[in-house]
Amino acid sequence: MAYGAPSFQEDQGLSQVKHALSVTREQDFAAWYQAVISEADMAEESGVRGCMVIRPWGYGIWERIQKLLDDRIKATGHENCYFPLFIPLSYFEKEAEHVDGFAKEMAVVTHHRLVQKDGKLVPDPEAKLEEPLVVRPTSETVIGAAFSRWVQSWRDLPVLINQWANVVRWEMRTRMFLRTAEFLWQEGHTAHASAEEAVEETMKMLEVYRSFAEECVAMPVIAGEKPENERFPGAVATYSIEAMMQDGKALQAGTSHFLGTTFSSAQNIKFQNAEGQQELAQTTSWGMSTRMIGGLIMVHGDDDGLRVPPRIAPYQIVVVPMLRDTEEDAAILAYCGELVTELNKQDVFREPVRALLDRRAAKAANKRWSWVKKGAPLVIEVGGRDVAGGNVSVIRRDRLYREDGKLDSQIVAKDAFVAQAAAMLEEIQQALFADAHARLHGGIDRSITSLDALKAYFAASKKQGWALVQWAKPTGAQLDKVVEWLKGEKLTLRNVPVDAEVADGVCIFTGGKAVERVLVGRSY
RNA sequence: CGGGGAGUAGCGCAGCCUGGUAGCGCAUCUGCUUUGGGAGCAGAGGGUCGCAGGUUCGAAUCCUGUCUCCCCGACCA
Repeated sequence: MAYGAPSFQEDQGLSQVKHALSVTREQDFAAWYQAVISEADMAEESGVRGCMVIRPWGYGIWERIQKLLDDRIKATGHENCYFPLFIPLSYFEKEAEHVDGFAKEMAVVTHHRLVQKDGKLVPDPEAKLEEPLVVRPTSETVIGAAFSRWVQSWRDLPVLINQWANVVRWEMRTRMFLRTAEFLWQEGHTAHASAEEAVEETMKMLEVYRSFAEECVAMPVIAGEKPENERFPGAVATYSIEAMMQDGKALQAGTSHFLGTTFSSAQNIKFQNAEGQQELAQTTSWGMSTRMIGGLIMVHGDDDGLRVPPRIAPYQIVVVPMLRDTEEDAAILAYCGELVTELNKQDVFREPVRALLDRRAAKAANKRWSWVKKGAPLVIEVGGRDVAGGNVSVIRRDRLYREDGKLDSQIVAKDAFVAQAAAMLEEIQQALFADAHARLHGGIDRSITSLDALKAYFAASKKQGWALVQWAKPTGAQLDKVVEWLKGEKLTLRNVPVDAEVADGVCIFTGGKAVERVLVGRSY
C-alpha cells in the first residue's frame, strides 16, 4: 500500500476530500494505524524482533507524557530512583505466581564475554555466569529486596518510590507501541504498614492515571477493578483504566495493583510495629507505558494522520514560512521569527507555549502536510501577502476541512492570533476530549441482560463498543467457564467500573443474583 | 509458538513461473517555467534484489537454511 500517496475519499457523498494518508480507518484499521506511525515519523522498525526505534516526534510525545505524569507522581508524595536492568534469577524464583506469569517471556543473560570462533563472535564458554541474570520484565522482585533492607520499623513506612525505565517481555506477537518486546514505562512501588493504607494508595494512583489520561492526553477512560483472571501475577487486586479505540476495542492504558503481602513475604519486607511485633509490609505497584502512545493514535488519529492534544504535543504551534527563493524570504523569516518569539512568551495550561519555526528549505505545501500528519495542533502559514497585511493563516488540526472539503485556512491579524493562541489551544484540547468522550460513553451499552443479546450486540458491527452487564462475580472454575464462553465470541472482561451503579438484577452468565457490573468488549 | 502472506532505490511496487547482470511511480538533486497552496517541463543521482549456503558457465529469478515485518490464532501486565 502506498502510505505516502494521498488518497481521495467520498465525504458523505457530497464532496471529495483529499486525505494525507492513503489508507483510511474505515478501509483497514490495522494498516491505517501503521501508516499513521510511519507518516508521522513517530517510530520505525529496528531490525530486532519486537523492538522499535522511537523517532523524535514519537519520543517528544513520550517526554511530554513523562513530564506531566511525573509531576503528578511527585505531587502525590513519591520520589524517583533507579534500579538495575538485570535481576538475579533467584529473585524471581521466590514468588511462584510471579514466575508463572513471566517465566515464558524473559530475556536471559548467561555470559559476560564473546570470543572469535571460525571468524564469528560467540559467547565465551569460559565466561558463563554463575547465576543467570534476567532482563527485568517488571521490578517487584529487585525493589522488594531493597525494601527489605530499607524497612525495619513502622517509622520507615510508607516507602513511596517510582522509576522511569525500560523493560523487556519476549512477546509472541508484537505491535508498535501497543505491545513491543522492549518498552518504556514508569513503575511505582510502595510499601505500607497496613492493608487499608496500601489499598488507599492503589486507588489514589488509579485516580492519578484517570485524571492524567483525561486531562492531559484527552483520553476518556473507565477506571475499575480487573476480574480475577486478568490480575497481575502476584496481585491481590488489579485495577485499570480502559480506553476505547475508534474501532471499538478496549485498551488497558494504565494499571494499579494492590499486592498485599505477596512480595513482602517472598522478599522478607518486615517491620516492627508500634507494639513491638514483626509484621509484613503491604505493597503496591502501578505503571503506565509507551502503550499510551498507541492509544493516543487510535483515540485521536484521523485519515490525515495523528492529532496530538496540545498538552502533550512537543510543539503546539508550528509556523511554516512560505519561502519562494526570492528577496522577500528574509522579510518573511524575520516576521515568522518575531511571531514565534511572541507566541513562546504566552502561557497555556500553566506552561509557556511551545511554538516552532519550520525553517527547512522544503516546499511550503510539503512542510504543511508533514505537520498535519504529525498532528501539530496549530499550523500557521505565512506568505508575503500575510507579512504585508500583518496577518497569519491559521489551520486547526482538529477541524482541517471546511464544509466544501477544502482545507480550512483562516486569515487572522497576527496580533489577534497571538492574543488568542492560548485560548485556541485550550479549545482544541477540549474538542478532542469531547469527541472521544462522546464516542466512549455512546459506545457502552448498558441494557443487555442475556447472552443472546450480548452475542447479537457484538455481531452487529465490527466497530461495536462495549457492554456493561450485571454479573455475580464468579470465581475459580465458574469464572473460567465464563471466560471460555467469552473467548469463543472473541470477547474479554475489561473491568468493573468503580463508579458504576449498584447491581439490581441477575447475572448474565450464571442467572444468579448479580453483585456488580462488568465491562465486556474486544480488546488489544 | 502454529497457520497464511511479504522482504527488489528513502517510500510504494513490477520483474521471479519460463535463470543471461535491474525497472516503474512518488520522493531527492540540477535547470527553466510557475507562484495563496500537496505545481509543470527537461535532465540527473541513488539498489552487493533481507542475510547465508547450494545448483549453474551464469541466480533478484531455482533449492535449503535463517532473520525481520504484516494478518489470523494461541499466549499476554
